[in-house]
Amino acid sequence: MLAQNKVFALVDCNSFYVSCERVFRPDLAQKPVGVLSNNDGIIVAASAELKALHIGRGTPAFKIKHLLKKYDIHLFSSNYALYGDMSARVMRSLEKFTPNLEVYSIDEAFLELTGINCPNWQQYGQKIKASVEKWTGIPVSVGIASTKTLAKLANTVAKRYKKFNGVFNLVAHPKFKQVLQSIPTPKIWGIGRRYAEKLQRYGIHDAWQLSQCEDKWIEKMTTITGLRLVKELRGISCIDLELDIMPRKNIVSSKSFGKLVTDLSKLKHAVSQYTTRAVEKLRQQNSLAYQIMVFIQTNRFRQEAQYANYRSARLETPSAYTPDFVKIANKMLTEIFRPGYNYQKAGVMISDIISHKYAPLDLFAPCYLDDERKTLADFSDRINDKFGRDTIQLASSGVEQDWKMRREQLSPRYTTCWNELPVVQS
DNA sequence: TCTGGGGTCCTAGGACCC
DNA sequence: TCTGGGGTCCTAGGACCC
Repeated sequence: MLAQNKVFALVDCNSFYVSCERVFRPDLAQKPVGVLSNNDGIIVAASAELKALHIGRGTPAFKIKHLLKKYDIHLFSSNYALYGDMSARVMRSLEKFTPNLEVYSIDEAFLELTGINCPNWQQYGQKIKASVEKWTGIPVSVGIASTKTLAKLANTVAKRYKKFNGVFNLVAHPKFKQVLQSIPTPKIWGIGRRYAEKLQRYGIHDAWQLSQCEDKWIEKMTTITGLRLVKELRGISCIDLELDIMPRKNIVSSKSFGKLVTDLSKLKHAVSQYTTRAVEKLRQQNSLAYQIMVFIQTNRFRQEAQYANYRSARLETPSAYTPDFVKIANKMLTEIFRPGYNYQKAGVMISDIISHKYAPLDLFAPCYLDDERKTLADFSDRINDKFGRDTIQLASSGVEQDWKMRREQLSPRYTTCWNELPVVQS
């Protein structure tokens, strides 16, 4: 039996965070709009109108403050409760088109359409696009091709030219070569700045040239990952859809402070809270972990004494009990803390994670799953789930918490909080 | 004053063992 | 004195993604 040619679609929400905000603020439809990172630090999502002003992803908010009035720019603090909820709605809409759906990120999904008897993929893509927009209010772009990498590429074409109305199909495209020639290497999924520079030195500037590279050579240049990518550009599908949601292998919780921190006690509060958050995520995915790492750092942009350090430790038996980790984290923090610096950021990383199904039996040390620690953790998770995050929290997280991040432009939680539902004016 | 946060995979090189 | 060679495991660093 011949291998069936595969068909993938990549559906990508346009300026996703901005589009989420606009669903509830239709008055901002044609205006320059941006969404800020934590601490209102940098732009993480920019509308087309904002990009047209040469203000894109990564621009520090303070650098454009003087332009806000002049161009009628609207900025929002990031509102992940809203974006997560909108994302789930988009994904549910996409599920109507295929059971083979990979949620690739908060604003992107791959659909495998192999086997669907469709005479016109362009039309099918338009149908997907129109449906998602109708059901959720979020505009999307659709790229269709025979591999995931080419579907990504088709998606950038769909976004680039207005005439395609947000959908581009590369399956059996008569100008396949020209399309690939129009894509510069850094735009290719899997080629970042470093590899793009490296390839440029050998005269490789676009996707077509890359697809023509010799296997051995490209593997030497970009490892096995790059070779796989090149094969995908040639239309040979090497990256399958990932349908299973795999548990995280690392869980990080870290944040910049709303204002610089100098004393250990406040750092401890922050680290306690980040650890709490990370271990909550660990429990959510039914895992236990052995390892925790703590780090602190000063602000590298400031002209002043710099310090950064980290330390990690291993638990004797794996756990998902917050105090087990907080105790060690604070001990390590004390060890790496040096007085006299302005700290800007702290964080923890939990690693060496296993499923609770594989928790080792230890005759001499009590297992987290078997003792009262689990009961306590489950109880506080249920309370916090019902009454809101941090309803129950450790005393070590502090009460004052003046180091917490700034979110001065926060939009209401339109979809996730009863008190903040949008009001229809009559 | 003000510059994000959270992930994955691959490889080279060192430590250690036989 | 001569100082081998193969295997595994671990980690740090580099690359990428959203």
